Amino acid sequence: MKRAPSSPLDPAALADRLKVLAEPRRLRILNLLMEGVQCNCELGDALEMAPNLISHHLSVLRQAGLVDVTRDAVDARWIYYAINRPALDELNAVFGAFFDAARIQPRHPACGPQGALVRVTEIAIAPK
Amino acid sequence: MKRAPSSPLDPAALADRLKVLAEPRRLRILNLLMEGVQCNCELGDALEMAPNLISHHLSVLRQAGLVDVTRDAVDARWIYYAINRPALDELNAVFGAFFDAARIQPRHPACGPQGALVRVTEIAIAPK
DNA sequence: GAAGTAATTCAACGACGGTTGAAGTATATC
DNA sequence: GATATACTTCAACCGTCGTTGAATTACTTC
Repeated sequence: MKRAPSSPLDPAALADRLKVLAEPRRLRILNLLMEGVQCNCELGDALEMAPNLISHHLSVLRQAGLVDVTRDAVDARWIYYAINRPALDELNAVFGAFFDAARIQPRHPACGPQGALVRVTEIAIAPK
Repeated sequence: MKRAPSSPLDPAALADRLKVLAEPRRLRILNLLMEGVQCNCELGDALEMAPNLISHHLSVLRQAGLVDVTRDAVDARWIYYAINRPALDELNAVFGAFFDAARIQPRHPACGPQGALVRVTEIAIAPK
């Protein structure tokens, strides 16, 4: 049942993470949470969304580990949401590692006329 | 026809950008392009995808400005693809700006029992 | 325990988008 | 000009996922 240890550059794993973020309403929720807003009702007011919709998107964000949930100590009917900062840090790290411009290698086409030229050149330069 | 100038923190605009990236095969293509692979045929071999599928995903990446296209000077049937480095840099900048952990504000619930407490506290501290 | 409130879960709908095979375009070669 | 090659475009299918309204859970108050 163990999955292969996914490298930080694993496209499938990164795509799954980005799917969670590629949604306008979820980004708006994250945006408000980062600004300190917390309860479902206030999110609903600010975003003009039905509470069940907010619940749905919050559960997606929660399953992705990006949002933490806390019940009110006085009245447990109220639930507060907050950004999971370590998850956010890791997200930035993974994203930055994948799309790091320093990873871009110079062109070396392996097929087509230029590929043939390159191969000839490489052989000429490094005949060994 | 001009769209409102979208701030770098505009959720809708960012979601559109992320939708392009939230796709495993497109990430694999980007990955290979960053490693210097260029022609459609080699992408097809490496990813075991039909050429028309690669074409499709490349067009999405091209429309997003992430990939540049060049025809071979000798034999124009061959087309080479390359990462658009400035676009990649801007992508990192926008992503980093939105998900910047420094943007996280301390909690200040505006409703619920804690919200009431906070409001009372704020009034007590700053009665003006 | 009954009623009320905050939030979640469920089931069904509908649209967006990735996939597929076939047709089409552009360019080169014979 | 006919054939071949590299790639793109088209049309159709189908699964996924966001949305919606209703039902349900969890908790508090009367």
